[in-house]
Amino acid sequence: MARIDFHASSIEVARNLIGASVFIDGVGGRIVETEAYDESDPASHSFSGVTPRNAVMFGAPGRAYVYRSYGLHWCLNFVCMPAGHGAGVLIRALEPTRGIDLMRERRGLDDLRLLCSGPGRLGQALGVTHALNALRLDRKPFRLVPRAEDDLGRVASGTRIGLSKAKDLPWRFALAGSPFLSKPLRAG
DNA sequence: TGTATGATCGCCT
DNA sequence: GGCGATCATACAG
Repeated sequence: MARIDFHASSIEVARNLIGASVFIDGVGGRIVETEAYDESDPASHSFSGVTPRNAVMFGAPGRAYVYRSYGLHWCLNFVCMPAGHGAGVLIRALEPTRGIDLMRERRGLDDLRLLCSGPGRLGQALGVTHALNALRLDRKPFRLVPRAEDDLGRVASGTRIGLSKAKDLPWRFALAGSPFLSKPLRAG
């Protein structure tokens, strides 16, 4: 995979992103956990149509969708599919590789495993804010690096986290055995 | 190791 | 008015 193609279903993109790396202003690491969402999915922000918050999900693929979770955390998503389908991938956890000192400072703790192991934590560590919403992922401040092919066999799937609807869809993807996951993978 | 709770805001009923 | 694509902290056992 020479580069990441966002003109695909959120499920394909979510799987392809495991093992890839994402950096914001040079700070970030290897993606070890993602979740797929789309317009047909009752758990998705896009399920009930366009609102000011989710409008970016219905626009061009390959852009960032940033939303505020529970009024306090910034969460990072990548928009995918042909434009207008309301599909996206939530980036849930990273293995930190670059800018670790800055991540520790932003998070106020040292433990490498807790820096980016969850969507809210990751957002804080990478300095994600609403200012990044709708920005292209192939331009500054973003940098994406596709995974090496030999990581393919380590991608596992399971059920998503923190949902009350569509709980049983196996749309969570993770690097099997990684110590940087937000929670252990549950079969699905 | 597990369960409860507060923080705090956009969107829905 | 209530409920989240969450997290840190405070407890109980």
